[in-house]
Amino acid sequence: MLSKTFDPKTVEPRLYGAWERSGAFAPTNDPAAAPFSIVIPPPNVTGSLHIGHALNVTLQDVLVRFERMRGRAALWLPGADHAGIATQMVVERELAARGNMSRRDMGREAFVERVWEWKEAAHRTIDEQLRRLGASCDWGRERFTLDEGLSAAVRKVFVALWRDKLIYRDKRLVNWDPQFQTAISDLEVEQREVEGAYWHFAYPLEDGSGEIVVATSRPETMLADTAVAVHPEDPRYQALIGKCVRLPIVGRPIPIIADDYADPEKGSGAVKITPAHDFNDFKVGQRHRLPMINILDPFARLNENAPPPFRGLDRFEARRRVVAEFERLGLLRGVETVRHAVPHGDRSGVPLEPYLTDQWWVDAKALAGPAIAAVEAGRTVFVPRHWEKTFFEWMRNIEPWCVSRQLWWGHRIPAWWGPDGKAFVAESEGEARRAAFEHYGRDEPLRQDEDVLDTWFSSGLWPFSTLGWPERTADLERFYPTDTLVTGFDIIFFWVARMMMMGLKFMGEVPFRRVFINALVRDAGGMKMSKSKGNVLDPLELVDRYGADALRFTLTAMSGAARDLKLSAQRIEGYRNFGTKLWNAARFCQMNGCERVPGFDPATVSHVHNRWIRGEAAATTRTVTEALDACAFDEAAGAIYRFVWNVFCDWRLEFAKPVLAGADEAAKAETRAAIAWTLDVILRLLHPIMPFLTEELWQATGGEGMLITATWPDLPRSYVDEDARAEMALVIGVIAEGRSVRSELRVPPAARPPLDSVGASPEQRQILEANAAVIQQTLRVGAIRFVDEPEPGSVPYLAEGGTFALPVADHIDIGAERARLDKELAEREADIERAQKKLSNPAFIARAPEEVVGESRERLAEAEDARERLRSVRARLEGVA
RNA sequence: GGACGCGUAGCUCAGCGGGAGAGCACUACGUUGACAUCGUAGGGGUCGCUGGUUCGAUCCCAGCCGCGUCCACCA
Repeated sequence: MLSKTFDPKTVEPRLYGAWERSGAFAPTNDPAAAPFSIVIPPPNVTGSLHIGHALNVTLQDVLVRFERMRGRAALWLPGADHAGIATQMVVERELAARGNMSRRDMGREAFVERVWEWKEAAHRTIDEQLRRLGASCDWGRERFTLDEGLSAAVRKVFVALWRDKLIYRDKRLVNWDPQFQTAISDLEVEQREVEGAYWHFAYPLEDGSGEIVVATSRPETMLADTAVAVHPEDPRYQALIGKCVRLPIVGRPIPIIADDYADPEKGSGAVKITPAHDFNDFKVGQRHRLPMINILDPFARLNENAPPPFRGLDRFEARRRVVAEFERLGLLRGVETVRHAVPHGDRSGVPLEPYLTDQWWVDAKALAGPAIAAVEAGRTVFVPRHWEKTFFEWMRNIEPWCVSRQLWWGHRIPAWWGPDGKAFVAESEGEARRAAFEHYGRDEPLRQDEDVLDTWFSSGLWPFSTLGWPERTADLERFYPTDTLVTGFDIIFFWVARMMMMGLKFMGEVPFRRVFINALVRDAGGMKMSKSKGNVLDPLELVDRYGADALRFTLTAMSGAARDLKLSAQRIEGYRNFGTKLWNAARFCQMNGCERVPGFDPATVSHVHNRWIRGEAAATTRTVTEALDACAFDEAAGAIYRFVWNVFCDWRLEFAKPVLAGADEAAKAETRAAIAWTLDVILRLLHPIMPFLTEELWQATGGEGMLITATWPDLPRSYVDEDARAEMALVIGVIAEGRSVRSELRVPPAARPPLDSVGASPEQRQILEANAAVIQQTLRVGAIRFVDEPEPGSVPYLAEGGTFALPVADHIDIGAERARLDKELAEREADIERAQKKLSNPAFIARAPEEVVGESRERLAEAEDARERLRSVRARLEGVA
């Protein structure tokens, strides 16, 4: 006997263990099974999973369980990302918090060792969380971006790109993070609005004939100015082009140059040029072959290229001193405060500096071409489709990708430097040595590049590196390209785009056929969840409180949200209740002997309730299957929800009660078998979304084997029986409308008046007689009588083309009844008026499609018929009163 | 400045050319019933605004207003 409620706490770990031990998570080896694969977006090993992961993981699991049940060799490959800068930061912070040695004091090897320890623990936590959510991924194939195989793949890709000249070394400005002392890519830059100022400085002309005023928000950079630019056609400055100014404080003469970059509209129209510390100025500097003076060290302190009093100062301190100096010199021409966007490191949160360094670059433009073409050709499709625009927008304007990072945690760049500064890029040190020997004619000492690669470099290989590439493994053959990638829009550039480029370059084929972009989970008020706001919903806490199934169903049902999924505990509670509802329905089945009958064939049922529910089950199955096929997860969840609650529980089980209490043994047997069969279909359809509860019920109801590997329902269209549908529409209609009348007129629930069917057709009479018991019980009425006219004092109502009446004169209030009828009459009048207006428009008759015109006529006829019936009963009511 | 998206019931959203929908919330009634984690019923919206196309617009087009996100921008 099933317990009164489902207890996730005890059931979930037990079932997960059973699934895992059974080997159900691994794809079947059956060669006839078509492959289906998903690679998990590898979570960062920085900590634990948040609610966004829970959504992402749930949707992937829904797909994998669905496809597995459909008989495909379904692989969901799990793993984690080393998340270079993020993880290094977390570990450094932890070291500092515990008062340990800093990274630099520890040294590279010891520090990296320490990060590995952290990684192990974090990775275990993440895997445990995935298990708690019910993720049916194949643990035997789990990968990590820094594991040996993936590291080999990274080296191979790096070397290949180098040989193809798609990776190169270049000295140019990068976004430099002074907190971490590393370069970062454009994508890791976050613009933040901050209070700032523009200082207007006067630069005296060298010949003493005057001055030129420039403005800057970063005064300290003037120490590295190597020119002042004006627009070539700016009449104010024609005479000055070619002259020099003497740079205050520094004393260096710098030229006044003409360049289009100077905008006469802005400020004074003259702009200081600092090629080593500004991206725009860098380009101007290149055009005019200006010297590039770098005045910063990696910590953004001023270096020896700055005048002695400024050396060693922090950039912000230097800023103050420069301003003070201009003031002292009488060259400060004004200050205006402004709010402007300043680039910050997305991880460190400190203002970045454009910084001149040697870095490794990927020619992203060259790799982007095939990726753009693949999406254009529909070889990879985004769901929802509009995200393709975002993808194209970025890919068509892509800039070179800086892939080197001055960090310790990551893939060390496979390049070795010779004594003369020549780089030997190779997959191993041995290979590099051989190349160096060939080059130098003798052994020379080589030093491996200190830098590591951007984390996204290895993530970009994820769909094929995890399947064994560069080996031509069976998995790679079978599961690449993967089918669906489920991920958030925030990493379309970081990750999806990189995988597209790398997959096409190295596999010659797209990495996935479909990209499903899931919403961003926010709190009930639409705010981003963050620890500081205290509005974070921890997935594990929610699983503890409501069970994994409730959380999964909630996330699935709400996944249709375009961008923001506003989650609240209340919603989860609601869907937890849905699980309980199904649980109790199963208890009802169990208590009433609705057990699976071996060999039961739904096609052979004869009772109308069973022919009807069979068709409803088939229709729901089709809806759910099509929805999951299209990644319309919310629609799938909604269809099952409605079928379970509003069809199966509300009607089918209610209808079973009188039958099961009756004496017709054949009807009882068929009803039991059909209900058990329907429950079986429900469990299968719901399993991908609520795996634990359905598996538990499956086993409790004697399902064969485990539900996780049961087959997906495939019910023929012929299961839908239109006659049964029509019959049940009348039965449900007479009950639902009758209930409404009872409720509005406040007929006491305990009253059991007779039900009069007024002027029923022979067909209607036959249906009503056949369903008398269910109508009597469900509508709480006594005898069903067939009459030609409603008796005086009875309350009439319409349902599905039939007229009914409840003789409840003793209970009702004539006024309330009059109001009810008038309200309904008014509704019908409005219908009639609307239809008549439409039909009297000749243009409508002439131009609208025939079906639409016919439909309007039908509607008018129905409304008129209803009006007549209502009028007649209204008149009768007045007679009573 | 560029791009994308969104304004429909109190809330979250679906509908996207022919009678305004769902879930939740709310109100009333109901408990020897599989289920109060429940049942039954009910109230609630000139579908952001203004034009246009059309026989017909919540739906298509244009403009406007409001909101959000991403990209660019530190003279």
